[in-house]
Formats: sequence, C-alpha cells, structure tokens
Amino acid sequence: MELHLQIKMNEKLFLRNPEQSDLGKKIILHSIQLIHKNGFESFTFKKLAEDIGTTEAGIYRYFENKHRLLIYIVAWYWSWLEYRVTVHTNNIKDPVVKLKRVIKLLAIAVEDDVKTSYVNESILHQIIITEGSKAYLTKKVSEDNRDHLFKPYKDLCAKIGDIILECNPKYKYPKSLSSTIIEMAHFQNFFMNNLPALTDFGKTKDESKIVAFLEELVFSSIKK
Amino acid sequence: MELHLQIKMNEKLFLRNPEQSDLGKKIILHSIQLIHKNGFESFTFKKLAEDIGTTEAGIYRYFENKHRLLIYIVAWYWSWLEYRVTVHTNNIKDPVVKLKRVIKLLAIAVEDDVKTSYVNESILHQIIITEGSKAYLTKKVSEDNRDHLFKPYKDLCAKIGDIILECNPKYKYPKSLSSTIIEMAHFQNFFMNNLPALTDFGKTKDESKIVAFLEELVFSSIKK
DNA sequence: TTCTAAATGATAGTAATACTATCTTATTAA
DNA sequence: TTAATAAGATAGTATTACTATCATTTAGAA
Repeated sequence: MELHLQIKMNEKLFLRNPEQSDLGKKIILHSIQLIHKNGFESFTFKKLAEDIGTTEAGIYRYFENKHRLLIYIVAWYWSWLEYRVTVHTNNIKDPVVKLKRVIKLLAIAVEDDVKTSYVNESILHQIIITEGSKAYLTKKVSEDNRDHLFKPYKDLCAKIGDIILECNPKYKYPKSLSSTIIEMAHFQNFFMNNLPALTDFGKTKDESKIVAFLEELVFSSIKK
Repeated sequence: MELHLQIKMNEKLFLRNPEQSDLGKKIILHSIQLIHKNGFESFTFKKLAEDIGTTEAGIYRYFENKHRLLIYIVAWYWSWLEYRVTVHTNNIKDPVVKLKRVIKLLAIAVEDDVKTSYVNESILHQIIITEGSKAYLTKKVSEDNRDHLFKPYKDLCAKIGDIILECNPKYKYPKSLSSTIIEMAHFQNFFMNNLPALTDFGKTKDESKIVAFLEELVFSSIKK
C-alpha cells in the first residue's frame, strides 16, 4: 500500500492551489531548494521561474508575492509537523513520554519523507530554522493572522500546550512554554551552527544536546 | 552634571561613523523611526533620505546597505542593554536578585534615555522585538560574525550566562539558557501583542506576565 | 470527437529598489 | 590660507516586483 499524505492548506495562502498541478508542485519544490541555497532575501520569482523553466508571470498566478509563498511553505511545515506529532504520540499514555517525543520531533532533523514527493522535508527543516520566523515578523502580521495564515503554527502550539497540561494541569504557562520550545528548538540549532557562542553546544552540531537542554528546561518548569 | 553615554561601535558596522556628525545622528534617529513605522522590509535609503532631507548617496556614505544599518542599530541596542545590566546589577551580591533584574531589563519596555539624545530607546526596543533577529537570520551570518558584528549580543549573552552560573555553578546550559531568556523576552512580547494564541497572556499586553513566566522558567531550571 | 474553458507560455512594460559615479559647494583643521 | 573632507546635487544602471496582453496547449464535458 502506498500512502499519500495530502495536507489541506488555507485557500488564502495562494491564488491557485499549487498542489493541484505539475507547475504548482514544481514551484514548491524549487522554491524550497532556492531559498535553502541563497536565502529568502535574495530569492526572487524571476530566479525561481528560470530554475523551473517557466516565466515570472506563471509563478504570480499561484502566489501573490514571495512573502505569501514563504508563509505557505512555513504553514505546510507546521501542518506536517503536527501530523507527525499526532502519529508519534498516538498510543502513548504517559504525557511525559509524549512530550519527550515532541521535543525530539522539533529538534532533530528529519529524513526526506517519501509520502510527499514534491517536498524535501530535510531541507525544509533547515529553511524553517532560518526563515520561519520571518513569516510573521512583519507589519502585516495581524492582517495575515486574521486570514488564519498562522493557524497551523497555533494549532501545533496548542497541541503541545495540551500535552504540557497533561503533565501538570496546574502549570500556568502551557502555551508560552510551548511556543518557547518550538522557537528554541530552532533557534538553538541556528545558534549552534552559526553563532556557537550563544549556546553550550560548541560546534559539535549535535542536535541531541539541544534535546537534552530543552528537556531539562521543560521538565524542571512543569514538574509538580 | 550632564552625562553623555557614548557607545563604542565596531568600525566594520559602518563606512563613516554616524556618531561623529549631525547627518550621521540623523540617519540613526530617522531610520529607527522609519523602521518602526513601516517595518524593515519596506524601509529604503531613498525614503530615509527624503525623511532627513538629504540624498540617497548621502546615506550610502555612512552605511553599505540597509542590512548593515539594521545590524548597527541592533548592535547598539545590545551594547546599551549590557551597559544597563551592568549599572543595575552593580552593587548586588545575590545572583538571584541580579538575574531577576536582568529579566526585567530584557522584558520591560524602557523609557527614552536622555543620555543618548539621538536614539529613542523606547521605540528602539519595539524595533528589536520585531526586526532584531533579522540581523543574523541570513546567509551571511558567519561572514558577519567573523567581522564581530554580533559581539554586543554575544557579550550580553555571556554576561547573563555568568550570572546564571553564579546562581548555580553546576548548571550545564548557562549560555543556551541565556540566549533563550533574551530571545523569549522579545518573542513572547511579540506574540502577546500580535499572535496572542501563542502565549498565556491574552491580549492584556502586560509585560509583567512575561517577566513572571521567564522567572519561573529560569529559576526552576537552575535551582540546585 | 469536438468544443470550450482553463492553464500555461511568451513577451512587453512600469515603477520602485539598490546601488555607483561624478561634480560642485560648504566646512573644518593644520 | 590652504587643503582636505563632508555634504549636496544630479544622473545613470541593473535588478526587483510586479501587471497586462495575447497566443498556444491541455483537459474535461457535451
């Protein structure tokens, strides 16, 4: 049996659904590669079009602008991660074990997932680390939020917050701790690889150290 | 007695030192205002020049490009914050009290500091929250780091890390916890004001709740 | 199978951005 | 007083971020 994971995306993220055509899938695939290679700032629809072998106008039929495309990619990532969290915490009773699994899913790089052939999840993870917060760190954040563009992120945050509450129903900051874990899983990774003085992991580039740090941080906070 | 605080900035941050001329100070003052008003993405040297009443070329004599100017502003902010940390933790013996003061300095909005007339510190704080991480979240981060452009941030992180170690010399992650406090002081503020579902502070916009959250996070982690 | 609508390709064009260059005038320090 | 230095004025270029139009291909319904 071959599984195909299809993530339902908010219609406001795009002008034409990129999942429903070859060109659309190419746009996602190649934009992830290009952003990973050169960074979001130097990423343009022109370069993307050349990369794909189509024209700028072709891209604009799918996405209003490159920021919307970034939000799309980021939203896709968070949806996919929430799916993985669901799968990996499913039959587990102990919320502490659940939370440990979640931390690993957040902090450990993934292997490419065959189920979604037009997305390369391992480089996607790298992109989210460097570019993810740019999706919301803008003047338009409230407007975009009103259009529910950040729903996948908020859903994931809520889900992890619930697991935290399962561990300790009296803990006062489940959502803030949840967003802290999510952000720090990525930022500590970025720091480890690029500004190691901001971490205690040196240049080991060993993600399991981030996991250990986050576990200590989280469980000392929420223990009853 | 009138005090004038002069922060010595890394020479590589600029082409011509903006602190040493009227035009330079205007560039800093007005760029902070403009970035605050419209966001970094829509900020251009042309608009800045018009705002000041000079020409684009004039700005380019001080800063290579707008990203360098952002790094300058961010670096200035971290230097200034480290100075404030030094002042406010000076004669304090108890490292726990010190660390609490630091958390407040990080998380509570400042009033404009008369000592540095050409910088508006309160809106600067707002800018750093929204735009601060864009200074290093780029493809050039290693290059910029080699030029020591992030030294003020790293110095502050080290300083807070040392206070953490004073609280508990055996704590294993002083620097990572330090960078976590710094980043979360800002991110939780941004979330509270723009994406409140990611926090437990609602739309109260009450910074003291962020302080309470961070204190609980930090002190439960480092307690012996 | 044919018709029709939708998607794509090809091309052009515009305003703004991100610079660089040059020349002149004002300021200031030796 | 002169000689450097900073600033102002102006111009120009390549790239970016779009929008518009028309032709061609493709896919689905009649």
